[in-house]
Amino acid sequence: MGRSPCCSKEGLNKGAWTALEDKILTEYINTHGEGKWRHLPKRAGLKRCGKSCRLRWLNYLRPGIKRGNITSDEEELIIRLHNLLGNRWSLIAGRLPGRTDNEIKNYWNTNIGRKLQNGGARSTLNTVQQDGNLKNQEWHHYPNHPPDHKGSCLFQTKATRWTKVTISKDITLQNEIKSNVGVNKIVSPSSERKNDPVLDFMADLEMDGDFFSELLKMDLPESSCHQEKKTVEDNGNPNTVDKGYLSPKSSSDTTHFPWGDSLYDTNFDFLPVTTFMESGFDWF
DNA sequence: AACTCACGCAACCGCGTTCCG
DNA sequence: TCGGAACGCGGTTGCGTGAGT
Repeated sequence: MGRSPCCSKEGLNKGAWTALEDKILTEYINTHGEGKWRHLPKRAGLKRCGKSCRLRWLNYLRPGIKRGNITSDEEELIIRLHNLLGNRWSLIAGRLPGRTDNEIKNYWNTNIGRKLQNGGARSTLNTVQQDGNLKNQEWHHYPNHPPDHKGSCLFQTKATRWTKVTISKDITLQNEIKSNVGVNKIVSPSSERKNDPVLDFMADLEMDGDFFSELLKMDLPESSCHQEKKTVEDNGNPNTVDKGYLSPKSSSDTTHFPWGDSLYDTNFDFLPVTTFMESGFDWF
């Protein structure tokens, strides 16, 4: 059975919003709150699709929206988050207060993406790395990087969600992952966090359960997947973990990750994220 | 002044996911 | 457990505008 359209398209306004429509929408949401987008246009007296109303509110009318140019700091953050998350614009936007996913997506497509294609981002990233320790990683996960670069890999532009994560047997053994290991352990503020710089680092990044869960669902370089993923059809096998909860910290001294060790260098000291931002350290 | 082209951004569209009865 | 409704996300489109000729 096909899905019915979200709203009748007959007699609905399309295109740019007028000031009057903005006013009506803003006043309605201020009075009744967000949600129920499907019914909002009719109740508010707007000749708009509910989705259109939602988009207009989230991307333009919502309080706290930061208009204007993306700063260089924000651009660097976007690059790093994109390196980590791929085209997960809503997640990236969530780390940039006042910025919307649409804005960041547009900015990426018109500015950063083009820079990267033309090699223009090199200067930005080099600037960042002047004081950093993680050399030779600037083009990791980016397309069109120098062909002789170590760590070359394809970059998947089409974002797909992972609802199931298959962990390699080797990794499972090394990390002693049990099926019931969850993120609560990771973000626990208790004594387990003490003296664990990894957990402090993640906490500073606000890597809560949702973030880490999203991280596990993120796009991984295809090469890494092929390299590490072992298909296990056996449902009872602990190598298959629904929703992908696993500890980032090995009980041993060496930690390996499906996406490669380069993204997670255990040899450098973890510092608060503010320190990274201030020093320009390349923390991915 | 008129035209063309490129660019940036707001909005649209389709589809996957989540919610709920 | 299932199916439909609602929501949310990411890719794409199209319009307005400014620069170049």
